[in-house]
Amino acid sequence: MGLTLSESKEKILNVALGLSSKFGLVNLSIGELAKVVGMSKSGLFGHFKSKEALQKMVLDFAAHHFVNTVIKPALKKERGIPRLEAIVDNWITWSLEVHIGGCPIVTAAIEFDDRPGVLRDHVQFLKTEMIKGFEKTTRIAVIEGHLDNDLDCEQFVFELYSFMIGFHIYGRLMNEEMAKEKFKKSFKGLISRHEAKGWTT
Amino acid sequence: MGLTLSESKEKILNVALGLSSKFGLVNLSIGELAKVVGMSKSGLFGHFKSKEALQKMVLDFAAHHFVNTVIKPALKKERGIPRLEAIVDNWITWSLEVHIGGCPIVTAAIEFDDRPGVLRDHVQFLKTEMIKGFEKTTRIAVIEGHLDNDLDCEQFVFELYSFMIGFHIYGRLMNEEMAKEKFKKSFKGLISRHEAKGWTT
DNA sequence: TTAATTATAGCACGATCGTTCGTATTTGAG
DNA sequence: CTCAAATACGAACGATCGTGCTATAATTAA
Repeated sequence: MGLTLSESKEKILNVALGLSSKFGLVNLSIGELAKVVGMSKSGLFGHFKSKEALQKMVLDFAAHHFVNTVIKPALKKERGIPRLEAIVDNWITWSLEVHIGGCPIVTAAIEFDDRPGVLRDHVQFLKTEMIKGFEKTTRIAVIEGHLDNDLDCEQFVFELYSFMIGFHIYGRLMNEEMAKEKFKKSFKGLISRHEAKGWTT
Repeated sequence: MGLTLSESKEKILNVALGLSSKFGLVNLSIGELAKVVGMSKSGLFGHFKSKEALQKMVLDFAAHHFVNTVIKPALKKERGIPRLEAIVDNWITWSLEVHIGGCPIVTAAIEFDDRPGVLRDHVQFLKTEMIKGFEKTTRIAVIEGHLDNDLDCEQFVFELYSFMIGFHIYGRLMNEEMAKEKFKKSFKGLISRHEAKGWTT
């Protein structure tokens, strides 16, 4: 949890997340945001002391939403490959349906590549946390005996994460169902390539 | 060679490509660009009839540069896997050294994901051309007997392209050498997984 | 109930945005 | 040489940007 917001702030951040998923966090305009939310520019601005603070809160809001929608439900699944698969499924769904602009953290990651500052640091922190989470889930799958004992978990996650972003990019390029199929095929291959002998889904 | 530019225009586009690689094509500001180039805002503007036209030319300039730096030199290599490897090598080098902001087309692709208009269409066109090029090179590797005869070339390129973008993202997250190692390991795995029996590099 | 804090609004600021206009300067073709 | 086209400039446009200041409601605390 760790995130309690006033009603207004929540509404604002919801809209802001949608806008910045589509048009980028850098180009998130307070005036435009206020117009969409339906309140005055200065009234909205009062909730955050600066634009940077707003952007930072949008990032945290996105991360919070990500954890709640993608990670938490998956934790109810059994440890190991089932949980990993649940995370991937939820991530795809989240990317496709919840935020039409695709994973906002991926977008922000590329936006802030070369913009030193608080926001880049924060994006990198969130991204690192995300990857560390994936690595942990992968290690659990190894411990459970689902994946090969000598698996290079970091490398595994690199490939998994790459396929996810590949899906993200391909989805805009072509039919999204085709991109989804491509991703699923690659993901399946990745799993089966490292599946421990004697364990099958 | 399909792209003849006046001296000024070339200088402008060079700077514009650098700036937009770092800060995004959307946020490319004509005033700022003029300041860096060292000419007046209106003088620079006169070369392009609109900002959109400028952005479009920057994209074409990037694509042109990509072909010249990444693709063309690789075409001198032997058909098949060597050529594929050369493309990948050049792409990495290009991403790392030439444009510090990473492949500008990847950046633009994510920027314009959900911004309908001429520019998104153009980015998608360039991206599609790029992927079709990779697929062609891959098919040649099959024909040459380097890769499995029943290889799903589209899937192969999806994974290759994903690893490239993964490298792009990981590179900002951690030591770039580590990201490069991760990419190379994945790429090597991808190749060896589909290498035709009886052929080795 | 009163006092204090918070939420929102209106207005204005300096800065920058993309763009236009009018005007010099340079260049190239006849 | 002449004249038109191309190139570059400064100034200014309306719009929007992020951000303050001030005032008025609404909510909460004492």
